[in-house]
Amino acid sequence: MNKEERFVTAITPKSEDFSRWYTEIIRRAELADYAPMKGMMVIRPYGYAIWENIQRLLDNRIKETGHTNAYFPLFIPESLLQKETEHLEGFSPEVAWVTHGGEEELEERLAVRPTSEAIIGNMYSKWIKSWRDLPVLINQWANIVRWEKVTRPFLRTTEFLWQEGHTAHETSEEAEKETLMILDLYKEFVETELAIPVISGRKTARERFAGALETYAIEALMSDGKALQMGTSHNLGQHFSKVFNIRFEDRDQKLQYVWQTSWGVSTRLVGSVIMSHGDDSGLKFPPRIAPVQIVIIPISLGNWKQEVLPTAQALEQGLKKEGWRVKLDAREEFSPGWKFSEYEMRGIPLRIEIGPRDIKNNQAVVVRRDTMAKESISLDSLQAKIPQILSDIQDSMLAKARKFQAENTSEVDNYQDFKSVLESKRGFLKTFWCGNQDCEDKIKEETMATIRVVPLEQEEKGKCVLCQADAGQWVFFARAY
RNA sequence: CGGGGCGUGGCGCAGUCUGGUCAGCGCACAGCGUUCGGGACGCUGGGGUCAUGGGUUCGAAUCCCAUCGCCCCGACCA
Repeated sequence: MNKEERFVTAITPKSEDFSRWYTEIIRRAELADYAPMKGMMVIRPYGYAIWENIQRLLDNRIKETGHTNAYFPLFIPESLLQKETEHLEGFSPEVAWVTHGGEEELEERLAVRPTSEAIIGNMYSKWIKSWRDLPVLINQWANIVRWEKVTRPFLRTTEFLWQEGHTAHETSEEAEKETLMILDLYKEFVETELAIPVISGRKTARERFAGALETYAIEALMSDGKALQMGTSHNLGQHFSKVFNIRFEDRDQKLQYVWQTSWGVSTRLVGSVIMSHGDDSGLKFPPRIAPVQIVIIPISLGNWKQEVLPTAQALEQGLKKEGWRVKLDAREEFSPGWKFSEYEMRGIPLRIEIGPRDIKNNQAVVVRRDTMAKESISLDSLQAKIPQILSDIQDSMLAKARKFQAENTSEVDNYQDFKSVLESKRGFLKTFWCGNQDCEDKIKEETMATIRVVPLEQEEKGKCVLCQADAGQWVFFARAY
């Protein structure tokens, strides 16, 4: 963006210092603020509104596919967590423990949930007795605590919000089908609502969820060329049902262990929206999740309170009636120019300016945040045109992000090219991998790149990018957050 | 947990090397007035025990020791 075009000067340009831009914009736009405890943040109203929109839109999808919401306890007794050793080992470095109730030391320590498989498994063993009880399809919206060493607002905080689905099924096939159905649901959700294209596939053994049979994930490319895991869906097999003794009598009157899945997305998604779409001027929200979709700014010139304001207010009411999230900013203490910059920084998709000149011409000036394009539209047809404009913004944001992903996905067939791409533009590296963890480990050690996913569609085989062994499968590597 | 950087009104910083009108600037905030089609301006005003705790000194934001916290880059993770 040219200097002349850049009206927002309150933040470090994204193109200059990505990390700094990210943390500055979060605070300037009042999405979140640092709490007085290490690694913890306060999600402020403007940031929480995005999470609420994500919740609402995803919750609808979760319910449409037959799931219901419930709520399980925040604390998990140590003995429960210990039942699945692989699971415990996966999480133990980051579990926060409650050791005292008031002044008294507890008989048994309580973990603040780092995830809820254990407590839910415990309950499912009580609830599930017969094949007629299955499937159990429960989701919960909850907070989670993981004592991470390095934190960043939204991307990795000590406490975060998420949804976690936990299902139990009669057969292995049914559990696998659920796992993949959710993976697709996540992909569709993120692309449709957040306008962020993702790649999806299976995780390798080293990246797998502790205690899972298979982990599937969706991954997106952020505009600094690093990958971000956006959501995971785990096929837990019978690991947890055997440990927590979740058995049912099947249709042939035999006792069987249930087949389980779990899956989740978190407030990290808010971070992904900031990073994927933002630019030097600040945030850029896709209309479908924007806390405010349209801001109306009356131009305070001359006798504007009589001549301009009533029209602006009527427009606000009309748009609200249509269900749009609209804000009219008629404050006198800020100039129109200040407001333009402010709402650009805050990422509001559409701005409508109305001044005396517009009233004279029976029009309004409409400015898109995504392209900054200005257009004068007749007041008579404005309201009717809004749905098309906003849907166009949503579409073109996704298209732009897709183009970026395509331009930053490199197909390589040898380790030299692999390394040189990582040194220059990063992004996704599509290549073949032999399936041997030694190769995966060595590549990570030398390049910091990990296998983000193994795509589910595998039409051809090729030589491993590192050891050149035959019959490798397609994988996507990237440096990740 | 390693390597680096930094803690001075709400935010961004200067001052620290060389101890002594250094408690200062910009933005933000409050009041009044003029402004307002791309972050307006003038005047007036409020706000900081210089991260914390020790020490050195006649005297410490400044020097020494310790502690805490934050940021960035790595190792680990949603």
